[in-house]
Amino acid sequence: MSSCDLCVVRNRAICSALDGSEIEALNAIGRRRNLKAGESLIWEGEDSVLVANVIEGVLKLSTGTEDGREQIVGVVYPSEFIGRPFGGTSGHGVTALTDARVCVFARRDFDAFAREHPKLEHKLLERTLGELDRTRRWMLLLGRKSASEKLASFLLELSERMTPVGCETDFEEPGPKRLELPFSRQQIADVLGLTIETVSRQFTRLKAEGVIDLPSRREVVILDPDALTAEAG
Amino acid sequence: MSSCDLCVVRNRAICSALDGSEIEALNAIGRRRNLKAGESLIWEGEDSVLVANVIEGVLKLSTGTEDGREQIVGVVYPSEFIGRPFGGTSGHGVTALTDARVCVFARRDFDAFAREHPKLEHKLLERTLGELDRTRRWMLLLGRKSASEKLASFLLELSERMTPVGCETDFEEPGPKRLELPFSRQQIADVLGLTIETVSRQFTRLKAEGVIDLPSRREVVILDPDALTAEAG
DNA sequence: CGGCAATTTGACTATCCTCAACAGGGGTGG
DNA sequence: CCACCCCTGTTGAGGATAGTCAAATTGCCG
Repeated sequence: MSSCDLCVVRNRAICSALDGSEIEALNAIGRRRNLKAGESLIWEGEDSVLVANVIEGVLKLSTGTEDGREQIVGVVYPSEFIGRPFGGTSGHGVTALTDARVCVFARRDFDAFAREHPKLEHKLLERTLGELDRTRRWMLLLGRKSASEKLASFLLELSERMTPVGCETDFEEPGPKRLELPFSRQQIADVLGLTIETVSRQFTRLKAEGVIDLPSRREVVILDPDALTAEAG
Repeated sequence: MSSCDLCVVRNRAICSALDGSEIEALNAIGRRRNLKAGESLIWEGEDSVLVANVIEGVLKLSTGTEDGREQIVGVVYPSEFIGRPFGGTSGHGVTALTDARVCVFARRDFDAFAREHPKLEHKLLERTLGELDRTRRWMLLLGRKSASEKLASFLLELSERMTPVGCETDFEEPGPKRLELPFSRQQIADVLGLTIETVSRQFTRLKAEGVIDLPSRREVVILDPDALTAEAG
């Protein structure tokens, strides 16, 4: 029996494009791997040798300048795909933000498999198009939004993406929403193109205004989603 | 005879994945269209109804906030692909920066055709992955670079992309390089996440330092590419 | 209870934005 | 053919937002 049968993301990952025997074949060329928080799977600028599906945990995609400035260019959640198929070098590093479990493939093996399975390539294309849309929307935030708009937008997007779609309740209950942050303040700054001090000040201000609560450094409670939406610009 | 046989981007566009009879079939569902500079092909937020290949000219992809701030999220050159296949709404508008000629398809027709031609989908996937890489690199610029680094990076990228690869000379001659800008100052500002005044001041400064020359508003001559690279961060 | 790292807060500064006036140059009409 | 006009771009002055540097605080872990 393939370990995929028990996989919690089996029906949401790109694997969902495949039937039983195909899954079996894909499983044969992949393997599970556990990552500790802070551990990297792929480094910026190296040849693309690995691709992977995220089973559990949150990872960041990041790139930086020579003098040490960093920008997080993407955040990857369970069931999402990591890596650069079809040649080239990886333009960004991939690092676990939390402990994580991934299903990795040698890129050459994955490429060959994908080319023989158009349904898989189609799924990957749909994902990639969606990711491109999301990334472009983020450019508006980076290029044109103020610090307060940036943090508000960040918290709203996080609250959407941390809740997998169709998870039990179809309708959103209006009460306060608790979020576990997979990011340090520095990492939030690196997502938003700000400094850690500015991020901290914006958190403090939102809390003072009663829009959010901060029970601990790694938790946020959204008390007033409408106010947050208004702040997001 | 299909009009594709005479198409100048026939061998560089995604069409290059197809053989003669397939091209014929694709041609049957598409049509040429001319755009004047400033004319829009797709509007932000509308249902995705069109996709297209660019034959000639330069187009921008842009999105904005409710209060009128704009961010250009992509620039499209000849042989490149436009639009959002496989459902959803278009997250950004598409507008011609110069007079342009495109080869348009109804999205539904294109989707159906693509699903029956895995080679085409594969080509589209490679393109989309490349575009995602480029877009993510641009996020570093938007989030972390200073105004002077932004403009220098912009001019360098422009000089690369305005010169199609393998165009006559394989090696780069070291002399000054002349660029025709398909952008107004405002559009450059919208690409870089700056104001028009800041862009103008940076141009003036680069000219004063002898790094570039500005024969007219729509022309730039790169006098010292190394200095520009150094400025780009 | 101490030690250490992450975060917050404070004071000051720099970069970039805003508002305003001016300049240039391409096209039109006299 | 020249003068004028309008749009785009440039320049200038002043201000605001976010960055920098430094110190205080928190809270986590042994």
